[in-house]
This record gives sequence, C-alpha cells and structure tokens, in this order.
Amino acid sequence: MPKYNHKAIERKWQKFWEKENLFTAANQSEKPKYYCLIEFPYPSGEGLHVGHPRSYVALDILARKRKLEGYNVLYPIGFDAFGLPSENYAIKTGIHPAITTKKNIAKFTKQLKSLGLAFDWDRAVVTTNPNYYRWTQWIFLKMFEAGLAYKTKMAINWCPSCKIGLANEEVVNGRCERCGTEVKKKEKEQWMLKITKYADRLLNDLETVDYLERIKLQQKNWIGRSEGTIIKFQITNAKFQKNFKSQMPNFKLWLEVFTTRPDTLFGATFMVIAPEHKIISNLKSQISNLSEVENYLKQARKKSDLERTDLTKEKTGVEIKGIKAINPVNNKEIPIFVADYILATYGTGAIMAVPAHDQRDWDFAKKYNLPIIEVISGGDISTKAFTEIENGKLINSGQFNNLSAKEAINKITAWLEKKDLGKKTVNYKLRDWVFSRQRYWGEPIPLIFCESCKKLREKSNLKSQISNLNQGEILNPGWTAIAEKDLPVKLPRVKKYEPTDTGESPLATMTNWVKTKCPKCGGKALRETDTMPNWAGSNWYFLRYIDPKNNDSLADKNKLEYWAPVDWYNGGMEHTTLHLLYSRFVYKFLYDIGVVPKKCGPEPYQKRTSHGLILGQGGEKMSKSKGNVVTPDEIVRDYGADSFRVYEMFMGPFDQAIPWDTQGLIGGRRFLERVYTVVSKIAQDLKELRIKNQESRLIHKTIKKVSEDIETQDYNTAVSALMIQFNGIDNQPDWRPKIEAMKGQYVCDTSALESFLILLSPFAPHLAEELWQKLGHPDSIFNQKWPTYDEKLIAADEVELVIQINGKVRDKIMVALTISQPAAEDLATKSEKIKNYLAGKEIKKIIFVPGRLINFVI
RNA sequence: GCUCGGGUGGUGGAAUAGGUAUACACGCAACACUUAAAAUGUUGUGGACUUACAAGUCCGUGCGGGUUCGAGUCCCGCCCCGAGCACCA
Repeated sequence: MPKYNHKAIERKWQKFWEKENLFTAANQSEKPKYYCLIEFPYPSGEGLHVGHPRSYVALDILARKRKLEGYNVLYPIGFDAFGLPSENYAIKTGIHPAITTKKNIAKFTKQLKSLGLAFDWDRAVVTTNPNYYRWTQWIFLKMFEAGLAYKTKMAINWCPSCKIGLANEEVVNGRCERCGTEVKKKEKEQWMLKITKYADRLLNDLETVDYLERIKLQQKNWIGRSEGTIIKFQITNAKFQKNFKSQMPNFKLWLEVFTTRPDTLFGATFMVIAPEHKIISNLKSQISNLSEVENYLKQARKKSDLERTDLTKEKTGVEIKGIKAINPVNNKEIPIFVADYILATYGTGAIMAVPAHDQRDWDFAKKYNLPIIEVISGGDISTKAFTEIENGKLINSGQFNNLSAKEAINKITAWLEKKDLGKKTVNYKLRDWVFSRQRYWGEPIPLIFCESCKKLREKSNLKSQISNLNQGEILNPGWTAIAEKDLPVKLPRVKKYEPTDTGESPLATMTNWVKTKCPKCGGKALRETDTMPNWAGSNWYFLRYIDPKNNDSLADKNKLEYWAPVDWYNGGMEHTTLHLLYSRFVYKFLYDIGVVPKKCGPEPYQKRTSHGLILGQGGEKMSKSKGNVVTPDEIVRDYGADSFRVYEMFMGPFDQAIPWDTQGLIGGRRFLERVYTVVSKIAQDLKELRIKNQESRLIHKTIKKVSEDIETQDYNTAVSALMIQFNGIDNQPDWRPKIEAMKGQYVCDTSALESFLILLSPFAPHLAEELWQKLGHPDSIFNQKWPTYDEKLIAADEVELVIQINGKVRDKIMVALTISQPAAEDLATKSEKIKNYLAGKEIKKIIFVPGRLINFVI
C-alpha cells in the first residue's frame, strides 16, 4: 500500500483543476450565482505568512461547498499594491516600487497557488495597474463633479529632520520612527471627501445587511450619531462694544456649542474651546493674555488626539482673558478657556462646561477653582459629577425647576429655539475623509489648478459663469477635472522618492509633468501632485472582479446586475471600521449615480464576517523584527497544503486571535494519513468486499454538523466532527479494524464513505479528489452533490438520563428518549445509589427535563 | 482613555432557550510491534483525598459577591489579555 505522498497528489490535482478550468466563474449560467470575497492582500516583500490564508481557506471551503450545492460561484483574488512599504523600500534602495511590486506579486501568486485555493485567477486585478487605477481616478472625478471633494487645511505629522510627512503609524511616542526627531504638526491643504453626507444612510442601511453583530456595532460607534442641541453663547468684549456698538447696535458675536444635555444649561459656569478654534485668531486683539494662550497652543500642537482625550491624564487649559461668554438662560457672564481635551473635529469644537454633571468638566473646575452649580438633584457633587439622566429633577434652574431631566431637554431646547438661541441638531463623530497623501506610490489625483480661472471667479461670481461649472469646480475655485478620455493620469517616473522639502509629493519636482494646459481656458495650469491613499484602490475592487478587462467602463451593467452585491465578505477584524465604511460609502455613491444598477441594492456586501489574527508561537503578533514569522512554504513542503488547511481551520475559533503551533498541525496530518491509508485499502479491496448501504445515524449527524458549521464559521468543530465520523464511535461505522479482521466478508457502507469524502473535500480538496478517483469515479469530486441528511435518523431512541440530587449528578440510566416523568421517577428511585441518597429524606420537589435529567430536591 | 472582543486541563480548544464541564486534537505515560530507534497501533491522562480492588468523597471554567433545584453560561463589582482609534494595510 503506497504511503500518503502529499507532494505528488497536490501537484496532480492543482494541474487538473487548472486544465479543466474547474473554478472559473461563468458570466452566464442557469445556476444561481454566489459571490465569495476575501480581502485581497498587500504584496509585501516578506511574502505570505501563515496568517493570510486563514481567511482564504475559510471562504475557499465556502466556495467549494456552494459549488457542490449547485451554485455558479465567483471567488476572485487580486493585489492591493500601492502603499508605504514599497515606497519606503524605494527610498532606501532606489529600486522603483513597480519593480518590487511585480516581484512580490509573483511570489504571492506562487504561494497562494500552492495552497490549492479555488480562485478564479483569470480575474485577478492589481490596483497599481493603469488599467485598474484609471477607474479609481474616474470614481474620484465623479465625486469631485458631484461636489463631494473639497480642499481644506489639515494638520499632518511632519518630521523636521527627514522633511517628510508621516503616517500615524510612523509616529512612535511623538517621535519619528526612523530618526527619533520630535514630530511636529504642519498645516497642509488636503483633498477631503464628504463621507459625512452619507452618515445617516451608512448608519440606517446597516439594518438591511447580515454583518456580525459586533461589526455593526463598530460601524455604529464609529459613525457616532447623537441627538442634541446647538446653543449660542454671546461673546462680550469691552473694546469690541465701544468701537462698534454705536454703529451696529444689534451686532453680536456668537460662540456655538453642541450639547446632548441642554437640561444642564443653568449649570454652565464656563466655556471650553479647542486650541484650533478660529475664534482665537479672529479675536486676537481682544485677548489680554495672548502670549500665554499662544504658548499653550504650541504645547497642544505636539499632542495626538489620543493623548489629548485620555481621561486619566490631568487636564490642562488656559483662560482666554479679555473676552467672556453670556449664558443665554440667565445672562450670567462666564469665562472662556482653551483646553486640549476639546477636539476641533467633534461638534463645534467648543463646549459649555457643566462641572456638576460632567466628569471631565468637574475635574477641570476643581483644578482651576471654578464654580460648580448643581442643577439636577440626586447626586453628591462634592465628590464627583452626577451624570445620570434617568432620575433627578431640575433645581437652580429658574422657570424649569422640578422638571425631570428628560422633560427639560425638550423644554429648554424649545425655549432656546423660540428665542433663536439654539437649535435641535444631530451630530456625528464621523469626520470627512482626508484623501490626499504627499507620497509617490499612489494614484495621482486627476485634477488641474488654474490660477487665472481662480482669479476670474474671485472677480465675478456671476451666475452665467458658474452655470458652466460642475459642483466640484464651484466648490473649489480654480480647480478642474481632467477629461475622462485623458484617464488614466499615469504615475510618472521620478528620480527620487522622498517628498520635497516643502512637504509636497515627489511628483512636485517633475516640473514638465506638473505644468500643463487648463482644460477650461487653455492657459497655463498645474497638475495636482498629491496622490490618493491606499484605501482608494481597495474601495471598489470587488466591482472590478466582475468585469476585470473592461476598457469602456468600470464594469459592464449586465454583469454587475448578475454578480453584485457580494454575498459573503470575510476579512480581518482590523478592517471592520475604516475599510468597510469607506467602501460602503463609495459603493453607495456609485449606486446613486447609476454606475451600479438599482437592482443590486444600496449595500455592497450582504454578509460580512471577520477572522482573528494568527499570532506567533509565543502568542505575540507575528513580525519580522520579532523573528517569529512562520510562512506556509515550509509547512506545505513538509506536511502538504491539505494538512495546512485542516490545521488552520481546526486550531481554534475562527473569529479569535490564536497562536500558531506547528506541533498542533501534526494532528491534522495524522488524520489525513489515516483517511488516505484506510480509504486506499477499501478502494483496493472493493471488488472482494461485500458492499452494503447501511442506514447509519452517525453519518447523518456528521452531514448536519459539518453543513451547519461551515455556515456559522465553526470550522474547528466541523473538522472535529469529521474526525469523529472517521474514528467511528458509538458503534457506528468504523472503517478501520474491520478491514483487517473481516477481509472477504467486509461490509462497507460506501454511501457513507462517499458522503464523508465530499464533506471532507472543501477542507482537504487534493486528498479528497485522489481518494474519490481511487474509489473508481471518473469525474471530479467537486462536480458531485453536497450530501443531505435525514433529521429522523439523527435522533437516538435511547438516551442516558442523568439523575441528580440537589443539582449534583449521582447516577445515570439508559431510558427511552420519550420517557414520561412518572416513568422516569419510578426508574430513578429504583437505582441503588439513589435509594441511599433518598433514604430517610423528604423529597421537596422534582424537576424533570425530558430526555435529559431528573433532579430530586431533598 | 474610549469602543469592541476574550479569560475553561500541561497546551490549542469543546459545551450558551441555564441542565452530565473538559468533545476533538497536541503533549505526556504505559503497553504492542522492532535487535534498537523512529513511525504506527492500543490503553490511560483536571486536582486533592479515602481505599481492599471494583469503587467513593470533596474541590474545580480569571477574582469577589448574588439569583436558581441547578451557573462556564444570567446579574452586580473587580483583575488581566487582545483588536481598533481616522495617513499601516
């Protein structure tokens, strides 16, 4: 009997599948479609590590199961190849990222193919390919035209030594990752996308999709919708009033705040604004302690948002002297502070501080000795802020006294609205999306800036002039889109990959490329030199898979109608907020402008699940620097792709992080070896054996368990069920010992065996094909039908009934499944052990759970 | 810090409409096969204690309380670990 030679078997069947195009998706089919999607990898120089395939194998199992269930399956793959590592490698070595990328993709492809994944390789896309990023640019142009893109000043991380803008990840403890210099904030004009315009839809449409609950929660929290009130506080200033009051007696300057607790308005004893708040620069001349304030702003600029909002750190702040605010409900003058725990990006960048009922304000008031006025009764504000909203009545609140907090929210808001001092508002945590990068290795932003067009606009904002312009051009004077026919704007070759001294992208040094003609006036104009973030290409790749070679459009409408939306999308937990949200946004936009047909619906992914990380052997994240990276190469070589796949699925719960353990893989390998040996033996002896199809309870149980576990992603218990089936417990088919003992008269349940092989095939596809062939079948196992089970055959007619005394197990008896309570009591009390426990005791209560247990309370 | 997960044998884990805790594997031990080793197979394997073996008792799911006839599972209060936090992908 030949030994299990995984190398030969795997090579043989991978060739066969490729030759037969077994996993090529048909664009037309009478079968129902099923679209499985995994997050395409970034082709890093290190190649694949054992963590990547966790997701790929999982959906490969699903894809193969769907094929066996009769679906026309699309399971594509591609490469998300723009990104920092290739660029940083280019800065270091001078090798063009395109060369590195090509090499890395070749490596990834070879590795992925060695795992026997049922990808449709004909549809592979690469985001750095001009035929691909042409459409990434096109989508941006459409957004620009629709008025969803605008340029604004944003702070970036700037290393003064490297003279380079840094990603947040490259900033470690406020210092540049490579040189250790302290990172500064630098203001830079950046392209933004108005994702906030879609906030409500991104939130509400979550109701219509099947995402893991915690993924929905992440999305909801990220969008962070909260209902509240905008309240206007008048700003007073002596000088200001003296100068202007006579001329403009009704002129007032306002400071707006957003609050979810307008009921506490009478308790507002000071205001706090973010360091970036424009009122500081606007009222400079009125601020009497300007140097102190500016000094504070300088300090604040060094900190990240994370440090600034850390609740455990002591809050800092400075009073802005010379200006005051007026609380609109009681006309009291209150001081204004600037403090970095207030973020400019949330709400209005300013708050009313109610120290009695907000803990951060309470801490701040204690530190700076500010008054704390209790306006909701029920707490003890001498020790901490009272933040509950459920109980408690208003006090110290004039006409609103005795109202409950909830009533007061509405009443006070209504009062403010009547006086035009406030407005009910919905606020979101979600911010617009910074879409510019001052980097080389990304899609060039396909826009042109014309100084003379801008000047023309500034001179006259005439309607006649504006009528020729699209929303983006109106919103961004001087900017205009490149004509669609001129796409793609190809990334030109540069000599050096570092950004320039001024913080511009390396493209800015290519004067010949930058200088161009204005498509509007024909005059001299400049190209945008910023590139897009890595997200741009990964936002919509799943649509390109549907029609990857189309030169006329992003994808053909009929094909989109057939394949979109994605039926099941699986990816890393780390992508469930940003990538998921961004791609939902882009898809919704494409749906709105009719690129994605209405029939596909407004959500790109019907179902989204996530897998946990695979950690290094010691439980730490795998990384090159820690030297704990395990690659699939040596595993596939020594144990085979099938063993690798079975182990990855068996090692633990799919949604949780788990350490890799090559020792543990041996269990999967041994299992497959046993299957190979036993089934080969049966195949060989088949002619001599008596074949009989037995009714077997176990195989029905196994079919049910494996079928359901694949759907719920409990792959570990599915593998376990396959092992149990094969080992044969419970007096059910055990294929092994009988072969030796009863050769010649052996009764083999071939239907159960074949069902078992089909159940195993998504997990260990090469082995299953090989054994299927050995059993005498000429056709591929993946052209068979997924087995079904009979619920009636699963239920045993006899069960073990547990007998408990006071909840503790004291005995077990075999009874009929349907046994009644009186019969069970009768049998239980006859047990010798139970008799001893019950002797001389009074039975107070009997609890009977049919088919499970009986419990005597004594 | 905020948001979201998780904590069960020596190890990875199984078990949630509250009902036999530790399935399935790894490791370890003994035995069989072998001149021997490896491989393979068989058996055993949560802890403590009692014991004449066959058996029996108590304790056990991060910690402390609670609800219940019964809690890994539900409630309250803690501790620890992981992921995300908007320019990594």
